[in-house]
Amino acid sequence: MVAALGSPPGPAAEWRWAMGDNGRPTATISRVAEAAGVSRATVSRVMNGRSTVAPELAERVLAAARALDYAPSPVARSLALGRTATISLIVPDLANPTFQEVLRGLSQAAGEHGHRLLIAESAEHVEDEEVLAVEARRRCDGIVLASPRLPAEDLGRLAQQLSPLVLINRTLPGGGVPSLSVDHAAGIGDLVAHLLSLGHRKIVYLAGPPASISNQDRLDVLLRLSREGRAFELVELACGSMFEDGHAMAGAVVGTGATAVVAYNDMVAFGTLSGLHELGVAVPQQISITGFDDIPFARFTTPPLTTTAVPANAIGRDAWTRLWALLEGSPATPPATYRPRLQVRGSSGRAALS
Amino acid sequence: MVAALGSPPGPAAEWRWAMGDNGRPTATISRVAEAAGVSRATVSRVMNGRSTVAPELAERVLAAARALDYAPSPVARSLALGRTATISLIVPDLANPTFQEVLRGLSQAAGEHGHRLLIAESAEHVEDEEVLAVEARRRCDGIVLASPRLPAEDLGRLAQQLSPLVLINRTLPGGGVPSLSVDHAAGIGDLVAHLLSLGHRKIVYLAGPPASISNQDRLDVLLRLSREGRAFELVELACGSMFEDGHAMAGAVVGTGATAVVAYNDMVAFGTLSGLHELGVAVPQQISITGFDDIPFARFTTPPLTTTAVPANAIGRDAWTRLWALLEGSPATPPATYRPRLQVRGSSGRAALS
DNA sequence: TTGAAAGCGCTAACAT
DNA sequence: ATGTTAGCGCTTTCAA
Repeated sequence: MVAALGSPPGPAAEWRWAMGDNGRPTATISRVAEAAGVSRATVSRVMNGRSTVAPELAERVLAAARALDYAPSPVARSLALGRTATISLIVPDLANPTFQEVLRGLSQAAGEHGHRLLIAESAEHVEDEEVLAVEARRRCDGIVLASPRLPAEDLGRLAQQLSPLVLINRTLPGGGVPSLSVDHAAGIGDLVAHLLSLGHRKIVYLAGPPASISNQDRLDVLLRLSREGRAFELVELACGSMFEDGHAMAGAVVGTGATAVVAYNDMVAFGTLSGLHELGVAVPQQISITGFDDIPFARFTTPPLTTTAVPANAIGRDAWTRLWALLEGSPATPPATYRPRLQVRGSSGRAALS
Repeated sequence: MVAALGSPPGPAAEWRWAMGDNGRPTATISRVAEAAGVSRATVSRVMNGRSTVAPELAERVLAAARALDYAPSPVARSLALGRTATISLIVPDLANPTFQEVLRGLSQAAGEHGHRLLIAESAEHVEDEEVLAVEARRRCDGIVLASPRLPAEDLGRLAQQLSPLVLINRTLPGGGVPSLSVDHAAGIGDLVAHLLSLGHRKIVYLAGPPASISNQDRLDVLLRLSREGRAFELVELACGSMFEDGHAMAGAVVGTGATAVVAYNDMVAFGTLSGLHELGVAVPQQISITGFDDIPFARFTTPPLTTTAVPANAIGRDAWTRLWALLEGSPATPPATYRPRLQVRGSSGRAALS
């Protein structure tokens, strides 16, 4: 074989996207109509189970469709119908276990109702986030958005372009946009009550990112509780949201002389746990530790982590439910709040005599 | 205001999907053309930077587009062009940390090239998996498929309908389909070599799901190594792939008198670690443990887990690269194999005198 | 360089 | 009950 004798560039490339199983162009509604000797409208009706087509005709259409291996084009339907049977999830960080779980819940729920899920990670580009979201919106019927950092005013403006929209961990004044939030205050309250019941009177709070709203929420409650109840002394330590942050603070925690620590989240708690272990400090005998979120691994540390469970999967499913309602034309549901559930495990115990 | 005086049901509902920011119908190419006093073709050219439109005209078009807040409809473009700028990822289980990482890598890489990602979890429905995949394929330009359980023959048939297609952890004879696999054998080999160098001579293998190909791979190497080298005694224990499975086997592991365990994956290793801890068996002083995958948490256990790292993120990115090549009309790349990288951490140490 | 017109594949009035 | 027709919004020959 000489190179020059190779098959010349034919029209094959033109058909690339339109090829079916056997190398034939994929069947269209017109071919089926032709094969069945009916109009395209009738084929459409049959394929959608619309109105009552004469049984005999319907059978003929179905037979033709089967023979041609026909299936309606979702893209063409989307254009004609003005809807795509697709929704988008936009999250800042796919590495976050909580968002992963929201994703799963949303994906499953949407899938059960025949809807596909488009996903976008807005990563660290707060700047591009709006563009990303608007772009995503045009390819689908609605959006579920988790955008912890977008300023409230920008969010308000965005909301209209993105509608139908469901917000996660954000609310918008006016109540026009359904939103699903976690009651951080209640979660922290439960954690503190638990620690107090164990006799702890000096508690360290390992703070998350200062800019984070949820960190603010947590800190506010802690301050209020320590002041109002006068039941314990609060020590705030700037920390972060990652394992390494918590790990690095272990020494400082010990230095405070506190008997318990409330970590910003589970990851930080894990880090602290690990750091204390390396320092030879026994948990919970010498110091108790609590986290927040109850990510899957919280049950698997040694000792298992006392934390408060954010029902991320349920939030994902609920986001679908509300978005779906919007798609169906129902009025926006009022903002909902999820109360975390306290999970008492091995990392918390009676306060040591300090 | 009396209810009866409320605004009557108007055509508003009809416009739901076509509403823009201000409640006006979203701009179309026709409106822009009209506003700019040109044809739709010209608007199209300008929007796509096609051929050379007279600068003055182009400016007029752009101005009109801006004024009307116009952006081309992705759906309409998809229909006209026969491509969607979207790809799909199909995975059996979104809860699996490795797939989550593949997802991230793929999402990022595709995003950098202006493509969106549709995601589908085939969950436990091996049955529906084919339908799901074919359905997904019609909404996008190509597929990345991880389908550990689908029988080879079914996969072969599916491959043509799904093309362009990139396979993860599966290969197809004939080389027509790019595939990305993990070299389980090499990974296990490294782990065993490491354990042997530490003096271990009796090793337990905590087996994964019997049906899993990757479990077979691992077992095969272990058997071969123990026979050929005669360097160690192998004990196979049926286990599973989850934390709980490993946890339940801790006692049995101790019962074998082995000094080291090679777990099917990191999760099983975590479970075993936890179980041994509860039994008061010191790791690695009394027993060494190794995992497989190096999921993010492997670094965070106590002791940190010795394991072998599967570059899931890189695999995700590479899947994009190969799928993209296919979309561009390049020939299929040959199957690639990723060699895991050994990560020696605290869970493995010198063999105890047994 | 620009415009007219014919699709892309499907749906939904409107007739019959 | 079925067919005809006119879009959905955009791209792309083909002429001019």
